[in-house]
Amino acid sequence: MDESNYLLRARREKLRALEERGLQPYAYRYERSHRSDKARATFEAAESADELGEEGTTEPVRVAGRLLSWRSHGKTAFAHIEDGGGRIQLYFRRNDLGEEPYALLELLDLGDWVGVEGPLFRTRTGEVTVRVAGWQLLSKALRPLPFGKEEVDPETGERVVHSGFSDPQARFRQRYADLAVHPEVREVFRLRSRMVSEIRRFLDARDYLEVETPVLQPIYGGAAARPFTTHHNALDMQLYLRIADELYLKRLIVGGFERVYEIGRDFRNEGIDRSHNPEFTMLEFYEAFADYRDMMQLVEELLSEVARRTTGSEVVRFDGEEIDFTPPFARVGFVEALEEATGVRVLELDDAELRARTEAAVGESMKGLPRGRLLDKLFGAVVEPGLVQPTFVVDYPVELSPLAKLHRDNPRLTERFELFVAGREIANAFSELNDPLDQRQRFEAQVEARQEGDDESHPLDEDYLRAMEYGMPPTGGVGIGIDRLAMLLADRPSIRDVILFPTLRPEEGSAG
RNA sequence: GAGCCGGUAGCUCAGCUGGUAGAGCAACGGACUUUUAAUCCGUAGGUCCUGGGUUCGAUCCCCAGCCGGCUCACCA
Repeated sequence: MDESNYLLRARREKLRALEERGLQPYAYRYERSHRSDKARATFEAAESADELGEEGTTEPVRVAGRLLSWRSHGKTAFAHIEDGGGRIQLYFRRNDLGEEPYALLELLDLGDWVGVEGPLFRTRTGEVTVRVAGWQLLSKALRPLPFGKEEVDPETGERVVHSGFSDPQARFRQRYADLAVHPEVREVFRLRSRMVSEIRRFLDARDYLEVETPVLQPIYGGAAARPFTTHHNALDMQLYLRIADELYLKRLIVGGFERVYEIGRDFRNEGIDRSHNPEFTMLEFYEAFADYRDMMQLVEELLSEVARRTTGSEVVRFDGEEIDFTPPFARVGFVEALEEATGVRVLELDDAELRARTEAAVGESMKGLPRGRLLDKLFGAVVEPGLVQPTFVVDYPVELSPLAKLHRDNPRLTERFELFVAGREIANAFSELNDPLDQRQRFEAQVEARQEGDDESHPLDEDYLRAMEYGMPPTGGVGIGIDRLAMLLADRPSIRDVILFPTLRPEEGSAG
């Protein structure tokens, strides 16, 4: 297969030829003087200061990068390399390089890493270019990258890519190749990284303490989801990969840290689609003495600031819509929104009526689901898709929120909000339940729901209850899905577009 | 999970209700001392996803399976 491939063979032969001529095809280092963008800026500065040499050149620079294109014209050749600063053109001349170094260029391939040295000049067509006086191979590529050909539309100035690397599965599986040939993909992940840095900066500036809590947990909790299970050999016990950070972070509030946050990986053993990956990144933050209204304000500030500092604007384009993160965000009651959408007093419906209405709205059987889950499904079907601009949905029914405090004005509701943007849930938050007796009852109700067939209900966590019994101050807590936020800010339609190595079936059988 | 679409050269794709495959780019050989989708001449490159079936003959038609994408539903 690969070993007999003529493309790979040709490159291995070149590798041998290089070695025979005494060239080291895998260098140890290269002393670079400029990144490509800095080199260009240096030339332009010298040019505008009228400090170019007689031939319109600068002092020699040393740049290095991956070979992207090659246009040979006999005794000259043009090429582009790409480095962390972008692309820069190289101009090779036999008269400049000498017979042997010029002849050796024929052993280069697209994808090779090279370092070059030479003065900068501007070509006839106006492009700042290195006039190569010497070059060095830094790493030989033995496998061709799936480069497309590019041209710049002279009318619009847009970059048009011809053919290229577009098979989604191959791009995710070989993300290294995807990144290597798609600068715009690299930019998505730079944006994601900036976003996370801005979140840390925002919370750190408000005296939040970043902490790390267990990923391997003897009892999972903090969300309604099925966990991954694993086994610890020495302890001979079953462990779960966490589905949420929540219960451990609140233990830290009990311990006296007033403001804590964690940005970490959660794992849920559920389906994969364009908004779900089995492992995903969650931000959770908890603040003592705050309630959910305080947290709503904090979330508004956080998101507007993070949007502005990572994209340059509080108004973000997503899927053709303009999403405006300028505070304050819209607020609607869970029950009010549901009643407005259905025209019924949903809390007055008995179980059978509620089930029938939900089944009609969702279009599938809701057999065995408890009231809370029915309300949630109904809400998902009739309200969520309409929530395009950032909207806080507040005050959820108590059945849905086993970790949230009862609403101070209505005991059937809890002090909880979820933030929806572009029809998706981005954040989930409560006035955290800090009454250990109430918490025990809520857990017991969940256990009952589990016995009735709800396999996503919360298990009872005695240690967490013990922590509550030591006393937890009033606390506001928020969870924000980092991947989904990255999708919004980067305007990417699939969670796989913002996860470097999304979960895939292993590469076997007919795949690849 | 359901529906729709797809799997052909390294990459992107053509391939006519059936006669054992083509293009562009990439590769290889050659020409070319300011090009930029460079250009020009030539060469090579294939488990047509897998397994059955129909047929004289299947990339093409039928069945089953595997894999992927999109839409819908759901867990963040």
